[in-house]
Amino acid sequence: MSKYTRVRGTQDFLPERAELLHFINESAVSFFENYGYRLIITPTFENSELFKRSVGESTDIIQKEMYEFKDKGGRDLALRPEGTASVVRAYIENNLGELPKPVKLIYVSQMFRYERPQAGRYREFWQIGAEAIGSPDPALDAEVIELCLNFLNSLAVKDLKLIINSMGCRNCRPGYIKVLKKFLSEKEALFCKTCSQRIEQNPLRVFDCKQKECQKVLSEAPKISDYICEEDKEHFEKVKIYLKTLNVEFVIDPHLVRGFDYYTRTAFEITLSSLGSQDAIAGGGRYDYLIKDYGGPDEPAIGFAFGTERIMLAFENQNITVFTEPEPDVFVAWVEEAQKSDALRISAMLREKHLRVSMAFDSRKLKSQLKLADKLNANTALIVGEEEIKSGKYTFKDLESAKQEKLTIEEVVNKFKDNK
RNA sequence: GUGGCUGUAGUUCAGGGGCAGAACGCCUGACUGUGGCUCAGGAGGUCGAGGGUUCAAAUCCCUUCAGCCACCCCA
Repeated sequence: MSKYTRVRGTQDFLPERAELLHFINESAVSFFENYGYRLIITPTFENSELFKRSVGESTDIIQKEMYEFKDKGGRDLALRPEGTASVVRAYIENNLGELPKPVKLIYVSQMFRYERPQAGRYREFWQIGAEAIGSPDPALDAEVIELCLNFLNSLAVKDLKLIINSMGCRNCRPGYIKVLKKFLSEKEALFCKTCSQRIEQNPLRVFDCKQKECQKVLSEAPKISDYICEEDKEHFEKVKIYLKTLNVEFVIDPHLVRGFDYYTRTAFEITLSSLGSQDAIAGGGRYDYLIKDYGGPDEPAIGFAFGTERIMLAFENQNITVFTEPEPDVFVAWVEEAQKSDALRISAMLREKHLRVSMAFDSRKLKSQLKLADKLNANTALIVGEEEIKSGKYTFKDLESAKQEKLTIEEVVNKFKDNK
């Protein structure tokens, strides 16, 4: 083996998987177009500060996982760990607020996080994300959630579970956090180590703990739904009603807390238990203050992202295959080296007529060339020998029926006219 | 970042101190210019990498890298 190997947590997408990735990405763009989304492409790296502001200084993503570096001009840069910050930055910088609201954008790109790799978790990974900016309407929340779920359904991904919650806004969440903190502090002794650390730093995250003892205590914890303000409550109620209108099944999970600081109000997550411990296939929510925080207009927004490799994993687990290897229409074989240039020329002629053509290279006997044609699953073979060159009629062999006839190039092309 | 399992041919894997193996795949041949099936032959390995113990290491020990699993985190 060469000393050069993949960097940990990165992947080579070999043709089959590369085509699957491409297929999912392309499908998403056209599917989302039906909902009014347009593609946006932003840079792979940004100023580190951009992400620190949005994702939150205290989060693991910023503290431990971001790929940060200085460029030769001394700029502090970071490979993007998520997509929303860049889209919002681009929205403000290019005055996209001038467009009719909500402005709907989709992105399809790699993200980078320095995490311990696992199935469905890579250091460079793909996300398909969508952002709808400029409307607080709960109907938009419902449309976005339905889009997210419906896209996965369109790909025939099964056994999905949608969980939703409202995280409150800046007016009511602090009050809830206070109450929660008080409750947690009183029971601190009952929690595991990580949980008791979180009580001070980020009490909402205690809900993420999977330890049974912690969950037991948490079942008695104050629920955010009892503390969110009237406006948020009303908003969330409407989201639920609209989701029902759309026949979207959901589970309300009062413990669902998204990992980024910028989320407000509606939060949701789609999970697929067959994926193992990395079971979140999509996640998102509202971020009503982020645009203003970045110095843009005061516009609420909602968005989400898919983990594309996780969609691919679901495909593989369900044995969904999307592609068969492309079969050559014609395999051009030559008898002797002398006819190789004719074979090359004829291949080009056939391709000009939009046929899929492969030919034999290297010193191979006719026999081994046909063997190759068979392996490539070619439908037909065109044999180019001395005789054929002289007469202008080539041996055209149907590789399935093994029948062969002598045809001119034009006649060969006509053979494929019906199916093209 | 923590703990566990795994790493042998292109692939899937056997072998667990004494000659590096199987299946599939790949290449060649079975007389003239014809594939699939069959038969015969062949190529292909620093046993993930580095060090140590031993007369002798794929095998035991240490380190390291990578993959997977759980934690963590999240998509």
